[in-house]
Amino acid sequence: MDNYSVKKLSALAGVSVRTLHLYDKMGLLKPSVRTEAGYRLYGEKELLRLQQVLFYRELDFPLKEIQIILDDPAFDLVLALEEHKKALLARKERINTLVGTIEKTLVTLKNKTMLRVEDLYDGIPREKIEAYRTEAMTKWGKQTVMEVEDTLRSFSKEEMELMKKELNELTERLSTLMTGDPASTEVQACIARRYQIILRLTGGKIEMGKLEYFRKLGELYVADNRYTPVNGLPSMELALFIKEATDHYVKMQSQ
Amino acid sequence: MDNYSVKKLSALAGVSVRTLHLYDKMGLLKPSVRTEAGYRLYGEKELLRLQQVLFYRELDFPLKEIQIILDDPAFDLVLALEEHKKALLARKERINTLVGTIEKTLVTLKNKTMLRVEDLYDGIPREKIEAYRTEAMTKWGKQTVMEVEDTLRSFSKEEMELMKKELNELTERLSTLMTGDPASTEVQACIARRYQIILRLTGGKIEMGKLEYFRKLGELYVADNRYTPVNGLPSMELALFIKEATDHYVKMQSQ
DNA sequence: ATAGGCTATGACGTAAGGTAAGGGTCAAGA
DNA sequence: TCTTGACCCTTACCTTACGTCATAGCCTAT
Repeated sequence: MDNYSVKKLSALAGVSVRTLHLYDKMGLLKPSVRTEAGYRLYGEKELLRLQQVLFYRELDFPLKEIQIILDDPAFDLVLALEEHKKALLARKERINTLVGTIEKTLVTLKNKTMLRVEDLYDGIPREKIEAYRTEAMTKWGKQTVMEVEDTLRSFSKEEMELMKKELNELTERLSTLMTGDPASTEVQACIARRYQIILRLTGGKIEMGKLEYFRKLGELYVADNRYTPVNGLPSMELALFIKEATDHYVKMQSQ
Repeated sequence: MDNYSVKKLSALAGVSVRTLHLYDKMGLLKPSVRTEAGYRLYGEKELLRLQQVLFYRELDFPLKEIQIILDDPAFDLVLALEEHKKALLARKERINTLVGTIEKTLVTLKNKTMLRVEDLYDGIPREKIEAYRTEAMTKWGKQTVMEVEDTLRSFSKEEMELMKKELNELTERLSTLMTGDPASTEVQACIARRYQIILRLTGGKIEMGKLEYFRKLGELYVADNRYTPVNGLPSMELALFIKEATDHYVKMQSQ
């Protein structure tokens, strides 16, 4: 009458042998007999009990509670099921919130990167920019370039235009001054100012040999509804700045 | 610049000190410095990183994965979020199924007791039965009475009739014999037999002060669609038995 | 100097098993 | 009768994300 070995029972019920061992040890499902060699043998009654255990397990009841349900005469099954249902619904609600958060975050992320990568080509021949980008990525690594891009994006359109303009003026003045004394205070001031701007544009850490990790809190907190992105979306020629920064860095290194 | 001790940071971020210890050991969030005494000190940068960690933790990402997200430049955040969303939706689907199963089970359970409560009044004035039931519930507790009802339901109609008949005969014979010696072996035999039957009807444990819990397998498997309840549905006067059992118990107690 | 508050490390426990390690048992074929 | 392969046993460590001690060092105010 006790027909099932662990293997057979496990195959029958679709659980692992280890699970049966565990259930045995914790008293949730004991074999009806043990052979003298210590083998576990289960009968039909145990199969039925296992079915019940699995039923409740499927419902995500913890094993301890299943044991109570099956063994405690005073257990109110209906109440337990209703409680459990409530808990499940709460979990579902939580998941809904999480999914909503993820979706919002995804929208923000996609809008940002999509828009940028397209937008940044604005006014510059496409292949030239791609060349700059590729060059910069080879030199600094993909991640670094993307971080610089993020930094750049954090500036408003106006700020960006201002800096770009000043940078151009400085470059022009430098090329004029270069005909004179390259160590003059005016030249030094120009270089320093130019360096300052580039540092700011690239996140301020480019001289360390690696870009400081720039986590834009905004993108995280969007989902939070407490913060909204405040920065405008400067549509500018990213590649130029990357190139500038790279060149500058190389120059500083070689000095 | 490194202002936060473990306590302060934990208070600030709303996590336990233990959590910070753990994050440190696993490399998820290292303090910026250690004092010579080994105390951890965190700066603003670490606070920011902790915020990020908590953001992803809120989304139910495992810590290992968070570490990858934050440290690996080549990590595709969008992809990860989309994967995670899919996983969450799957979990939600599963919960929906579970809730459905629970609801079906609850309906079945309730239908059963409903049906019974109606059926059991068969042949007896309604208000009388309700009085018995109420009395028994006060004395034994609602749960207990319901368990007795379950036990009664587990007998077949024929069995039930047989026991009822014998019970009536015994009662009659007792009232006849009571005119003689109340300690005679025949009286004792009658009482014993009567007791035996009542015990069986009430689940065999009424003398323990609590009724043995009677699990009907069928009710669980309804939701499973593989099993259907096999027991007949004895339409009998439950209240009488409850009353009998209660009286008997009280008598035994007072002796 | 001592009390009380903060800190450190280490270890154990949780749920539900997975994954060996190391070693018996059993039935069938050679 | 021996061996092989399939099956079985127990013990024990691993997993997640911490909570909860235990023991001990550090720091500061009175």
